[in-house]
Amino acid sequence: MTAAGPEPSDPGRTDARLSPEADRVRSELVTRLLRLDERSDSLVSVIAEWIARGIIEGRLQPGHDLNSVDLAERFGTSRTPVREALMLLEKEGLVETPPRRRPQVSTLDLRVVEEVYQLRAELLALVALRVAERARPEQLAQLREDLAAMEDAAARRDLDAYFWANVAFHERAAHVADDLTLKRTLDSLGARVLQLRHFSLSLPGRMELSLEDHRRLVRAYEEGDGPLAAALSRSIINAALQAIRESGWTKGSVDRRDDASQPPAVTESSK
Amino acid sequence: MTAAGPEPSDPGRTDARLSPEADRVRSELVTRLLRLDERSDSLVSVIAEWIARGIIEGRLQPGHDLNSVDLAERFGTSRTPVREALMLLEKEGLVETPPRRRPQVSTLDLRVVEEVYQLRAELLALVALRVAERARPEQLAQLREDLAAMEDAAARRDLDAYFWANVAFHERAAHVADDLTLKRTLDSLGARVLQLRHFSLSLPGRMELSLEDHRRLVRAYEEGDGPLAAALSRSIINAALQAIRESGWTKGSVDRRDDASQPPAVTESSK
DNA sequence: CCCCATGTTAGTGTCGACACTGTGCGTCGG
DNA sequence: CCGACGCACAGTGTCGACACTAACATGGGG
Repeated sequence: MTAAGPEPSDPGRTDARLSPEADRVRSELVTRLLRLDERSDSLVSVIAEWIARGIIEGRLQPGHDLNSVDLAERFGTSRTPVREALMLLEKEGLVETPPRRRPQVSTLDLRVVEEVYQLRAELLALVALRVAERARPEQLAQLREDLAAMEDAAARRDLDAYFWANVAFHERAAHVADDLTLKRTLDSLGARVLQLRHFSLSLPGRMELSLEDHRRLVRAYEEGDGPLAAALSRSIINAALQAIRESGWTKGSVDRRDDASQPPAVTESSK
Repeated sequence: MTAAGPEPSDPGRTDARLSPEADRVRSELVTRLLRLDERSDSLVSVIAEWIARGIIEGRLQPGHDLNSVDLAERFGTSRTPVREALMLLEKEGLVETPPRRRPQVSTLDLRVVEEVYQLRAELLALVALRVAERARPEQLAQLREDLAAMEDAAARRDLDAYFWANVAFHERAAHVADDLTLKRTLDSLGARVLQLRHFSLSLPGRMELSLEDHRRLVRAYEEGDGPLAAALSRSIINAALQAIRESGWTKGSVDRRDDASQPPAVTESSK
């Protein structure tokens, strides 16, 4: 409540048992997903990324209060960069800011979830089509690598690792499709439901099915079978959506790990 | 240069010969396209909308300097709301803000234009599909009304009026499709190239062709022929894109009317 | 004459302050 | 005992100020 002062240097920022390397990779993924790299000012980026990860990883639940003064204190900055970060996240749909009220973590209702998933299905189909038709050999190799990471994580039954590997895989595919607009649109949609994507993978059997689908997808890429790849992509998304539907998902039932661990103070860092 | 004070009340804000009613309607369209209504604070909205319209209507050319202190002076506010407005527009792709440099009006290069148009073609096809399949009679009537406005404008050879009527038509269709996510995605993409959409309609013969296509599209809607409506939508966009390509469009060749007329001072208004 | 260093200036990013508004609580009247 | 009213607090939106940086102009050296 008082002035933050020098924060405890590295308070198990996310999962205690997470290699710094993996943590860094995930940060970068989030950063790219939110296009934070374009904006140079590190303050805003750091703050936005921290909040975004909090939301995605379930540390910050839908409806959670995000008042700028608290956050500013936490980060040891003024409210200005915090407000910018919140605006940014609002545009991405992660945060809602009612008129003169406190910003809060967006509440996903099933309806928009369905919309987002369906739209993502279409867009991913477009991506798949292009990847299958235009991917160069070394790009296919990269995709195989990403798939390998997924295999690896699945073998270890490491949900988090699998989840992020999956995100990276799609990120790669979108990149290979070589259409920045499409990629950004997809990233933006995807970011909104990242939390749910994580959740859906946690449902029993989903990880295995997902892995299988992605294996097949890569094969379709390698065979240059665009229509198949597109159909598979649609199916992957639809399966995830169906799983969510059947799980009786509501905004409350997402996995919660509610240590609201301390964010990194940016006072001296990031120079 | 000095404090703004009470600005000359209504300095031919856009086109001198434009009914206040039409002006208001266009403002509202822009506002909705940019989802400014969600954000209540009128300062930011007013500023963002003014800049956006400036860009769309060609008053502010790509590359045009948008430094916050000038704008703040113009609007008689501090820089804070201006900066917010600029951030907002940056997210919409209308403005670019290099790290520590001045923000400027985004430069469209042909590549992203192609990407945006192609993506829009796909999304509009989705919209068309749903409209054709699900539109209720009174919604069809509304679409017919919007089409009538286009007919009317075309008959008067009023490019601006036709352009905005067209925007309104698509807005309506997206609304009827009843998919908020899709609509927003489409709006966001559309906003980026509004300037170009205007330009492409100004090319010889384009307005007539566009009108014809839209007439046919509405008929497809009425006949409930989804696939046809989708195909027509794609065609409409592709034709526009093709026209732009053939016009040898480059960032310079957009129609310019470079009176940088005074924005409305918001000092006392908007209470 | 051109190129590089230096000083100047304009503009950004950030801060702390202030007024206004929404929220929750206590109080008062029924 | 319950509900309306009003008050105090919390938090937002906005402002003006400040340090720092990029761009530009100026002058000196090659």
